[in-house]
Amino acid sequence: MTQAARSPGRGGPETEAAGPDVGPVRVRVAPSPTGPIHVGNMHTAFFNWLFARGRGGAFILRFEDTDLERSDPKFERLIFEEMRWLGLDWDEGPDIGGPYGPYRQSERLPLYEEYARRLVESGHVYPCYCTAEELEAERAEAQRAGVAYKYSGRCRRLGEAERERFETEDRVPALRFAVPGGRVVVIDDLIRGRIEYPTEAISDFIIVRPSGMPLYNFAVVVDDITMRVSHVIRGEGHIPNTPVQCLIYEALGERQPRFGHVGHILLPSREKMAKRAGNAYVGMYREEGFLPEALINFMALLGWTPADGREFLTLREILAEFSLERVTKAPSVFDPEKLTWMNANYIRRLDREELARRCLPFLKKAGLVAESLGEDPPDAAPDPPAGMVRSDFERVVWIVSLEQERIETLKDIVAATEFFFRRDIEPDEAALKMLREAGDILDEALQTYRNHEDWSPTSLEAAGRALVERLGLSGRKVFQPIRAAVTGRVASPPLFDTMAALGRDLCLERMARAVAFTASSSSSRPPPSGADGR
RNA sequence: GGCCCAAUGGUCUAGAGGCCUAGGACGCAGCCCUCUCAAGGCUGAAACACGGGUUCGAAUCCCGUUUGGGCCA
Repeated sequence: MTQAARSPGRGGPETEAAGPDVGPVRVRVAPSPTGPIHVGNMHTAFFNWLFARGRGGAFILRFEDTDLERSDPKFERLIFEEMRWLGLDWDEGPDIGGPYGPYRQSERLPLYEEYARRLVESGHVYPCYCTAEELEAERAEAQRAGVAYKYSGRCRRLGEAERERFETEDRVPALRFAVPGGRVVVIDDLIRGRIEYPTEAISDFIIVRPSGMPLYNFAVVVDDITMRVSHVIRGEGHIPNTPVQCLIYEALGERQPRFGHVGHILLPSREKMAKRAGNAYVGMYREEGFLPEALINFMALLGWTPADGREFLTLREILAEFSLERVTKAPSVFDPEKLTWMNANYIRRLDREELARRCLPFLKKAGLVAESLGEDPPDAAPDPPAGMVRSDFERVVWIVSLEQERIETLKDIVAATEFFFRRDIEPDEAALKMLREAGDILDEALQTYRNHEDWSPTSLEAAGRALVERLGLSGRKVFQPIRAAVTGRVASPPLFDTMAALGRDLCLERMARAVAFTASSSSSRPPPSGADGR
């Protein structure tokens, strides 16, 4: 319980009294299941999770699904999936329930009614019969006068007679909160320190629509009260909502949680990560072959750094060192390039079998290996897809490990290793050019390896070096054409490792084809052009 | 338009008055290594938004401006 030992009151010696009597730590995250979850929302979910787990508190997942049009159970499932993928678990939620459920706003309507009634009874709220047109007129008036719009408060001063008249006219009122004048609402933000809002600047706001639908600021407060939320950690976009919410807590006579506002995560374009904006969906990164541990590590570093400045941290380490005190206030731009770099690092740290296991789904999806590979008898070599070479798990491990330091995402493995799996390859432009210019060398190489039996990398290299010696050429001059013949490209893992993994048959077959190709194309060889002379 | 939040290289950041001729990382450029591509190593370009204060001393504190962003309308 050393909590709040260090007050964030950067503005001055604000005694903020003993401050927080907020009970056991309970935090929540409340996404709307109206679309796939993006990195920005996941980031605040993550910080909440860290805060809860670091203090032995509870982490609650709740859905704000009052937008019936756009909410969809399939997005709920997606949110569960995405969070689990990253290793974030929750103690209470729509799927597992909990003592303060239900955990969907759409199922909590009676609660909002109850709390609204309390507010009506205590006189903190009044019925407002103004029509949209009337309000619009007020607004236009304010516009004309060049002053900030604030509700006139007309219905606040309604006499009994007038009220009755509206009722008999069948006007259905909204519920409006009577904001007290002449006060200053003080927020002692865990991250930003003291923030003040004079109530003069706050218009009487609606808490329940004529339709009976509670408005956001009211519903969250009711949810947070009834779920015993102790700390509200959310994006800075909610700062202006906070004073309004504070007034509701006050009116209800309920204890307020402590607030902490984290800076936004911005897209590289510096825009806010709005729903369905940009391409920063968590699911997208999963599909593109990013490792959850890399994404988590990267997200942790947006707006936070450990005291020692380390960049690579496991979830456990982040958890051990996380504190809101080290969270930055400024918004931060999500840089996919740095994420990619970090991902590549994590890939390199994987042991080769684990790497293979993680690559398998991508290889299967690309049709390079059998769907059943690695399952049932894990050492089986099932029939390969059409046009592919037979592989067992061991071979995949071997191949994948050759590309380990050359790929940045798991998905990259497909393009990187294709030539190992396909029976026939089509050399790319650069390889073709290489082949055309090295007919003689290829012929020599084919002779050499045709008589070679030991297909181990060292033995292959010995033979290759001997060939270089004999031809009196540089290694590069000899090895590049062989590479082009055998892989169909001019860049690959070390040649002899590649040849070994490919196997004798494939190598000889491809070299022979290359020799045939150079023989046939030597006559129709295009003149060396300056354009591609690079 | 009103209110609010923020401000260190292109990006993530360290920095809580002297340790700063501002440190690290991504990205970028060059060099080394090398059969190619990577990885790795080394080197380099690149920042305290501006103006006023406070102080013996300010990236650090205060005020204003500017610029981003948010909420409301």
